[in-house]
Amino acid sequence: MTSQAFEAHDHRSCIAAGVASAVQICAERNLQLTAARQRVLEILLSEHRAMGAYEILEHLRAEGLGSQPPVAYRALEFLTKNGFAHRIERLNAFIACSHLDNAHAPVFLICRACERVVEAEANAAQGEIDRVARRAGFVVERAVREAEGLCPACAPTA
Amino acid sequence: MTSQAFEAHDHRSCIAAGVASAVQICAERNLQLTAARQRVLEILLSEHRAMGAYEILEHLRAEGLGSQPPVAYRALEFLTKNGFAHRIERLNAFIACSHLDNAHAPVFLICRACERVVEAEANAAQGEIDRVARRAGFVVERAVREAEGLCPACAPTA
DNA sequence: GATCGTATGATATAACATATCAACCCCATC
DNA sequence: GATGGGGTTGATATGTTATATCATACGATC
Repeated sequence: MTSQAFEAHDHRSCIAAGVASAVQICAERNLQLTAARQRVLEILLSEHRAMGAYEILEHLRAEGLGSQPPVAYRALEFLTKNGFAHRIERLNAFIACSHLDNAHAPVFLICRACERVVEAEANAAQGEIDRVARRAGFVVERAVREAEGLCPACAPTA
Repeated sequence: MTSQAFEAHDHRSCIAAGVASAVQICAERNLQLTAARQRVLEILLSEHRAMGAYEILEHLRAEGLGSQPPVAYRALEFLTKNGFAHRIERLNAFIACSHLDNAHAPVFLICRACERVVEAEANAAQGEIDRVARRAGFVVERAVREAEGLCPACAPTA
């Protein structure tokens, strides 16, 4: 997946590849990818948009994997803590990671029309956040880089 | 105020200058800086940290300026829409603008220890968000640039 | 088989945000 | 001075997101 991932693609492979990578990484790192956790990852992978915790919870509930908010939040915490998913602060919602392979400083492009969210790779060291932080003597532990606007498909019609 | 504003300073002037600027700008643009709106701005200016809508509402309530959530959210909407305050997405909270003078692409540095939030100026065109968006053909309407970590005062002790 | 760590289950509540409708006020115009 | 429109406010209710807390289950290890 490239940074221009607003384009059409074989989406089944997104899900399959994402789950397969997660399974392998969890095995390597002795992380427990339990049924609920894996299912939440699949749910997130099933769409290139951010999903709220309660939307995810509805799926889990329908499948008998849990019905109370902490069920979803615990799975999401596991996934985000270990890099399998990201939280989109602007939307108070979550999305599967598109770049499981490499450590990264993701930038998210959020289309307000079609709701698609694309995760692109940035070079943190060249970004304005790090430049500003360095100048101020501030130690960055987590950086949020999100843009909201219109994707190439939606911009013309809007 | 510079981008190193974690430093000590005459804080009374922050409040006075901020309100005075807002009064002037509202006059110029025919914006109504009503009692509640001005008071919310003062409340935000009174601390260099982000405040939640309900925390602000408590102040308003104590002063007889309103007691229900919409009162706070309406004032905050006015202030953010017109650039007198900013929303910190990471915290679901709000902070007074430190750079009323110039149009800007703010970067926020959020100290998780002392809770101070500093607004620094970035050069949007040089940032990673805009670079990535340009490459993807994405039209940015709003960009979120927030770093969470430790300020120069808190980093040593943590 | 006792203990420990990790994960789940279950209930309640905190925190953040908006929809809706009625009332009010200013002020521009007739 | 009456009329009407725009913006603002008041009040109620509700929707949405997130966490605290306590209890339970289960496998690993000693």
